[in-house]
Amino acid sequence: MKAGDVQEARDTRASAKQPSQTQRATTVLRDMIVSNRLPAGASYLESELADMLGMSRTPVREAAMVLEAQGLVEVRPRRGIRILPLSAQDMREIYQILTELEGLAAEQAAARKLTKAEVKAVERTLAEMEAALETDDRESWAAADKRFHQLLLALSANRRLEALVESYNDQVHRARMLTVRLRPSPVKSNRDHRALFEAIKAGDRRRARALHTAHRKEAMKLIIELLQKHGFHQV
Amino acid sequence: MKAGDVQEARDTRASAKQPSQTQRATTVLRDMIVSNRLPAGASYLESELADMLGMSRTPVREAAMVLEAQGLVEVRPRRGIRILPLSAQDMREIYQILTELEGLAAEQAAARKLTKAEVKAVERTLAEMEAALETDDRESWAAADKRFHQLLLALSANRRLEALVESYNDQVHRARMLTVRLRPSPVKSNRDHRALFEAIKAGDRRRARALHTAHRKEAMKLIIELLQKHGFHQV
DNA sequence: GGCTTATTTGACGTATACATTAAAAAATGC
DNA sequence: GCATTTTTTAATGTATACGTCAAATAAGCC
Repeated sequence: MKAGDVQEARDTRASAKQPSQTQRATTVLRDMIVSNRLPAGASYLESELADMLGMSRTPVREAAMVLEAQGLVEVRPRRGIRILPLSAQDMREIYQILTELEGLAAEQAAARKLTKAEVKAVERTLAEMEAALETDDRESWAAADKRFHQLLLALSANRRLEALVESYNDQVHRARMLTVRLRPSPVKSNRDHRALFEAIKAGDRRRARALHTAHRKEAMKLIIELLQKHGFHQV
Repeated sequence: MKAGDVQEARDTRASAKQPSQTQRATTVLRDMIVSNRLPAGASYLESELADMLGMSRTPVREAAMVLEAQGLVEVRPRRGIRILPLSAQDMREIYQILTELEGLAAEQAAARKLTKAEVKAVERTLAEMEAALETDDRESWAAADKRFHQLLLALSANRRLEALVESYNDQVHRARMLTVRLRPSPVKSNRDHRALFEAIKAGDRRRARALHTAHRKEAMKLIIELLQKHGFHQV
């Protein structure tokens, strides 16, 4: 994701007009949190954030309520708004949920008849991942990987599921970015993706779910190991 | 849940001191929504709700942000805060997610060694459900059923999972209450619960998950059928 | 010096003021 | 009458004022 995408990032949905200060605060702060520009564990007074964003405290407070509901921050009266760090246990909790929900999404995707356009979009992303692997461009690979999983979710035809997974992904985004460079070459990941997509195209719900679940469980194991090995007890 | 429980309902967690107006607005409004005292589909101006709760617009707006994030309302500038109605499709989406998450919870519960106190608490709830069935007291049965599923969730040792399921349960609470009286005697439900708990105690993760998933899928099917049969296209 | 109590500070919670602007109502033209 | 434009209304978004109260500091005591 490039820098300029910040404001427009999630404005695909409603309110494409003039975003309110509250919306701006919500998206900008969220983006700063998941990209680690507001480091985990740090606290900020409402007035600090307000100054930082060039607005009054009111919209910052409203944004804080939303981000707290999403599990990204904790509002502690008189001690500031705290960017929640993630412990290994937090990671496990979140990944358990993500594994589950994405497994469901894969199954639902397999239950549908995909359109040509959908198939093509996914194939393109798979190709991008393979290209990135060739040149060992981890950032591009991670971006394409993210896109692949997003496309898959969209195929589930369950809007709430999409939104929920996106929200939980935000929470572990920091940790994922940290380990992108640390992990071994994701050759197997690419094979997994191909196999998964084949199962979906074939309409094999059971297999699609199983493959996705196994894929995510491995990813979780790897990421937690990497974080511990490199001494990140909190992220 | 009795009337007086409103304010204390969720204050098991932090802030047990003086709840702020924002917290009060959030819990009271949530409670009024899930109990249908603010009917689905209706819209209220910020000032109406503020008057209703005896406070200014500020805390009402903050509560609205939280409830919107939870999927209970939609904030439409100049058209008021709208209590979101649920279509059959919405119900399906939510139940799919719930089925999935509770299945995971059951599996996780089975993966643990339960304490004597935990076992006892669940057994008591099962007994309550059976007693309620004897006297055909649907409200008590529903309350005990809810408690049973809450206890189960607590056994999952995943706080986020607990909170998430609670949040999605809120969304379908209205519909569930509507069908409590319409559905046939829940004899099978009670048998299901017993079997599920046996699987958990036995540590049979696979079976615990399968039983719970099957149980919820049937419940979803039944509730959607009942709603359609009785002409509730929206709840 | 270490510990308790008084004082001060300033962050927050809430109400309120006010400009903006969408929606509703009224006026105009055909 | 009906459609279009103008005017009016009022709900919202945001800033700000201000009282309250927790935390930090200073003062007092042994």
